[in-house]
This record gives sequence, structure tokens and C-alpha cells, in this order.
Amino acid sequence: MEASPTSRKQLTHERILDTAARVLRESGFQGVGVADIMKRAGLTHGGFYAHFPSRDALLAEALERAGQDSQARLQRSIGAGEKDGNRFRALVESYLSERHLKAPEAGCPVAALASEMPRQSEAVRAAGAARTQSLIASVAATLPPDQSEENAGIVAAQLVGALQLARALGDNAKGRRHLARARQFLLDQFEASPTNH
Amino acid sequence: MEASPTSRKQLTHERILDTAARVLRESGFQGVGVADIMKRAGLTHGGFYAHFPSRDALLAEALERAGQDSQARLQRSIGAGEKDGNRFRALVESYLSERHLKAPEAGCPVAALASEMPRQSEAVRAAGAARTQSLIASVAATLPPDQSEENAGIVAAQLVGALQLARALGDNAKGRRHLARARQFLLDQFEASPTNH
DNA sequence: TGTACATCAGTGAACGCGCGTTCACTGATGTAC
DNA sequence: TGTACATCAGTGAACGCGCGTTCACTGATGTAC
Repeated sequence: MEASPTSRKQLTHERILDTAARVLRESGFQGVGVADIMKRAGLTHGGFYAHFPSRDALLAEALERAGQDSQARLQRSIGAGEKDGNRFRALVESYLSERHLKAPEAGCPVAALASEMPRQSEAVRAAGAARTQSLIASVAATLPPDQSEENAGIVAAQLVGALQLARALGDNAKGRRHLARARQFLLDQFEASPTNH
Repeated sequence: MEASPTSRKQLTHERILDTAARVLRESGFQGVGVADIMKRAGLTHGGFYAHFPSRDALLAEALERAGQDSQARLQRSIGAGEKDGNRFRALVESYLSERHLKAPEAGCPVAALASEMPRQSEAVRAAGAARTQSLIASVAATLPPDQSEENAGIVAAQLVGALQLARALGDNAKGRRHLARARQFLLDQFEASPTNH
């Protein structure tokens, strides 16, 4: 019988996946190398194929994992905004934070990888499309009640576009100013009138 | 004396560059291979280094070329909107067109490559930042007169984000619907009241 | 106008290297009795 | 509780391949006289 529902092999599998999910967002799809990931996970490259049928399968799984990871972080930030009754503000300020700007490896994979997605394999593109829809759904669930859910896609596009342009402008005053303006715009445009209590 | 101000070598150089500028947008940075580009330009790979000091130098030049090319296309669309006095509408409808959705190789390199830019060499990132600023400047020059130029970065982020999400959602009804909503939002939000005459 | 030579754009073989993938093997963990 | 065997996770060498880069060479174009 196996030692536990999470066997040693499963633990290793998770470790590889977490490693790949970080490297993926930091270095992009082609930055994920089988040997490198295994080494970072404390293993040798030969064992890889006992865990994944191919590098491409790893990419698809790692993208999914990165999405779950970043969504959980985002939900924690939104939850923290609960007490002053402004979940939407918390979403915007978290997604367009300087922290997110500077740490793509722990952030949203859509922002980190969107322009590369159309060039990936079918399996990876499917995971990317699913993650993109999840992001839009998260936004929809956080929009102020007076906003149509139709606007969720617009807001998601603004979040992703603003972060990417800030990163493309460089990690400097220009990027940060761009980010601050986008924050301000989204709050002005979509936030319910503040209910300070 | 050389045959003309644009010598044979210069013509070849341009041909390589145009080829690379297309492939770059279609296949991404790592999709640009020296041998492949030279072959597509009707040459053999050995001659490459008589034109560029390195592959990386080609990437930087090709990115710049792609930007010029797509900006010229965009300006033509904006110019075409001149006659009914709505340059901004022409910009939005061109950038968020289904044509642009489906043909990244002839489109805006910021939309095609933004998430990869932070991972490129210094020279390529500089070209990317410059192109991003040019895009924002183009938007600023096209905003309706009642709009603050401060909004140019916001609109640019929306354009880039909306196109990328549409592409990430797949070349299907979802992507097209997303695109149509983003068009509508930008026109509703930023367009001057129409001056139909 | 014609011939001899120099320049120059492009050719194609070769290099070193990194990568995804395969596979025979090892050592540790678990099972049977 | 102890021993013999089976299973299984991980090892590390090897493979084939594609890529960026170098370089000696070729054939065409242009120059000198």
C-alpha cells in the first residue's frame, strides 16, 4: 500500500510544478528547460519523464498552477479589502501594485505571458484561454454592484495592458507613473462611490 | 564609386530587416532564427554577419522596423478617418479590428510582443520601451480635443490589453466579442460627441 | 573599348553548445512469509 | 521480528538535433590604365 494519499512521488511532482510555475512567469515559455527545472527542484533531469509525458505537458500544467497560485493571492488581497467594504479597490490596487510590477514570477501569468500564448501548443493555449477567462470571472465577481458584468473583460484588459506597458517602459519612474494613472482611472471609472464607515 | 545611394548591400539589408520584422511579430523573439530569416530573404545564413553584428542586433533593429511599419499603417487608417472628422474612432476601429486580431505579423509589435520584452537584452528592451512610448504618443495625438493627454497611456493600455486578451481567448466568437466590447467602451468613454456632417 | 586587377556581397562547410528525450541501472522503500 | 524478494523513484550517460557564429572561398561588380 502506498505510504499516504500524497505519496513521495506526488510531493516531488508538486515541487517540480511549483518550480516550473515560478520560472515560467519569470522567464517565459522558452525559459522553462527540463534540466534546469529539475535541478532547481533538487533532482536530475532523467527522472522528468516519470512525472510528465513531455516538456509541453509540463508547460500546460505549470501555467494552470501559476494561475491558481496568483488567483489565490489576488483573492487574499480582495478579502483584505472586505472590511472597508471595497473589494474592487483592493483588486485594482493589488493587481496594479509596484510589487506586482516588479515580481512577475509570483504574479498573474496572463500579464506575464499573454503575448506568447498564441504561439504555444494546443494544450498550452487551452490552459491560457481558461486562465484568461478565470481572470475575467474574478474581475466580474469583484465589480461594484452598480457595474454591469459586461465590463469585466474591459477592466481585465486594462489591468493586463497597464501592467505590461509599465513593465515594457522599464522598471523606472515612467513605468510607475503609468501604473499609478491606470489605478486612478479604474477607480474613478468603475468604483462605487466610497462607503467609508 | 558605389552604384547608388541605396547600394545592393543596403537593399539586401532592408530585405532581411523586413523579413525579420514580420517573423518577429508572428513567431516572437525566439522565433527569429538567423538561418531561417536569411533563407526567407533568399540568402544563405553565412552572409548574415556582414549585415548585423549579432542575432541580438537584428532583433533590436527588427523591432524598430516593425514599429515603424505598423505605425505607418495606423496613421493611414487615422488619416482615412480625417474626412468624417473622427480620427480617434478610426484609430480604435483599426487597432481593435478583426484584421489586426488575425494578422499580428503585420500589426503592432507592442501587442504582439509586450510580455516578452522584459526578458530581452538591454538593446531590445530599449527599442521596446521606445516603441511603447511611440504608441502612447500616437494615441495622444489622436485623442479628441476635449480629452486630457494624460489619458493616452490609459487608452494605449486598453488597446494592447484588449487585443492580447482577444488573441489569448482564441480566434473564435469569444475573442471577437471581447474585441467588440472593448471598441464600444473606448468610443463611449473617450470619443467626442460625433460631429456628423 | 578592352584587358588586368581589386573589391565586395554572398556561399557553404564546420564549430561548439544546449536542449528534449531515452534508457539501462541503482538504491531505497514496501511486501510476503 | 527477521529475511528474501519485488516494486518504484530517481540517476546519469548517451542520442540526435537545431542553433548562433566563424571562416576560407567564389563569383560578380567596379576600377585603373
